[in-house]
Amino acid sequence: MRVSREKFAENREKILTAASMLFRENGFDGVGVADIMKAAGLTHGGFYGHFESKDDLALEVSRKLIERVEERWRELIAAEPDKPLQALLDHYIHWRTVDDPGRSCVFASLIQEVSRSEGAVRATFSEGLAALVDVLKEVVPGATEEERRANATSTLSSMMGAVILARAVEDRALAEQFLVTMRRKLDPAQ
Amino acid sequence: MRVSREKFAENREKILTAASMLFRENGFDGVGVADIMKAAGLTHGGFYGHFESKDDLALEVSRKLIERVEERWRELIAAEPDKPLQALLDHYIHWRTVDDPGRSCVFASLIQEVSRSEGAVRATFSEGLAALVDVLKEVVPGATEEERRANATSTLSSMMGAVILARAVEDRALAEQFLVTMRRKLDPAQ
DNA sequence: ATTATCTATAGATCTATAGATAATGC
DNA sequence: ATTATCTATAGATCTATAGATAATGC
Repeated sequence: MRVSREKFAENREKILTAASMLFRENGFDGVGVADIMKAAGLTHGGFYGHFESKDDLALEVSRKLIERVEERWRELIAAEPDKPLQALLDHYIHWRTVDDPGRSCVFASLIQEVSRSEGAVRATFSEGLAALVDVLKEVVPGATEEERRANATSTLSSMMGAVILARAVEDRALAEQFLVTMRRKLDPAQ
Repeated sequence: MRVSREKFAENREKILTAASMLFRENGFDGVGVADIMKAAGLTHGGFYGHFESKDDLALEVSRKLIERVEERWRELIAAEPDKPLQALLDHYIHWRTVDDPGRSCVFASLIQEVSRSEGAVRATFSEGLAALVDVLKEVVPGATEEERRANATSTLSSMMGAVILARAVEDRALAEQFLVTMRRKLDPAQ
C-alpha cells in the first residue's frame, strides 16, 4: 500500500520523532529499528525506504537534537537579557530534565554511550559540546575572555553532572539535593 | 578437562577482572559473555559454572567496583590529612581517568546506562553515590553540616561531570580545559 | 565418583534485504 | 509505470543450556 509523497515525508518525520524519544530514553543500543517503526505506526521493513541504516538515523537524530539544544539555549538567553544565565540554569537544572529524558537534553542521556563509540555521531556530540561552551561563554561571569571560557567549561560540566547524578539516585531527596545545591552554586547572584 | 578447586577460584577471579575492565570500557550491553570469557582465557560455556547469568556477574562486578571507589577515596583522604580534598581531586580529575576508563571510576563509565535500568545493579549504583556524598562531606569546606552536605553533592556532580565531558570531546585542548578549570574551581585554597 | 571446562546448539533478538502488494501520479 | 509500505526471512549475534570430556580428590 503506497502513500502520497506528502504522507511519505510525514512518515519520515514520525520515524525521527519516535527515534528522538526512544534513543534518549533507552540509549542507541537499547532500542531496535522494529521498536522505532512500531512507535511511528509503521512496519519494520519500511524503515529502509527512509534511512540507509540505523546508524544513519542515529546521526540525523543526533544532529537535530544537538542543534535543538543550542537553539533552545540561545532562545532562553535572549528572552532574559537581565539574567540570561539564571534563565538557562532554571530551565536545565529542573525535575523535568531528570524525569523526562525522552524530551530533554540529548547529552544528559547519551554522552557516555557516544563517548565509547567512534565515527560521525561521536564527532557531532563532540562539536555540539564545544558549541555549548561558546553559548555559555557569553553569559557566565568573568573579567577576561580566558576567565569566561573557564567558567563556561566548568558550568557546563557541573550542570550536566548534576542532572546525570540526580537521574542515577533512587532517593528523591538526594536527587533534589543534586539539583538544588548545584542551581544555587552556579548562580552568579550568590 | 577439569581443574583443581584452587584453579577454579582463580578462574572465577579472572572472569571478574576481565569483566570489570570490559564493562567499564564498552558498557554492560557493549560486551558479551563470550568476549569476557575469551579475555579471561576460558571458553564461553564455562561461564555458567561460575555465575548464574550475565546479570549476576554485572551485579557482583558493580558491587566490587563501587566498594573499591569508596575504599580508594577514603585511602586518599587518610593519606593527606592536611589537604584531603586536594588529594582526592588530584587523583580523580586526571588524564588517567579520562583515557583509561577500563581502570577508572565505574560511575564515570556506566552511570547513564545503569540509570536507564531497574533492579539490583541500579540500586547498588544509587547507594554507592550516596556513600560517596558521605565520604566527601568529611573533607569539603562548610561551617554547618548542611553546608558541607551541599558542598559534597555539588562537588561530586562537578568532578564526575568534568571527566564525563572530557571523555566526550575529541579536541584534547578542550578536554584539558574541562579538567583544569574544574580542578581549579573545586580547590578550596582558590 | 565428582565436577570444572569444552563443544555444540537451541532459542531469542537484531539489522538488513528481497519480493509482493497496492496506491499514487504522470 | 512508479514507488512507499508490508510480509517474510536471511544472516549475524547474544544468552543460556545440554551433553561430552577429562582431571581432581575422596
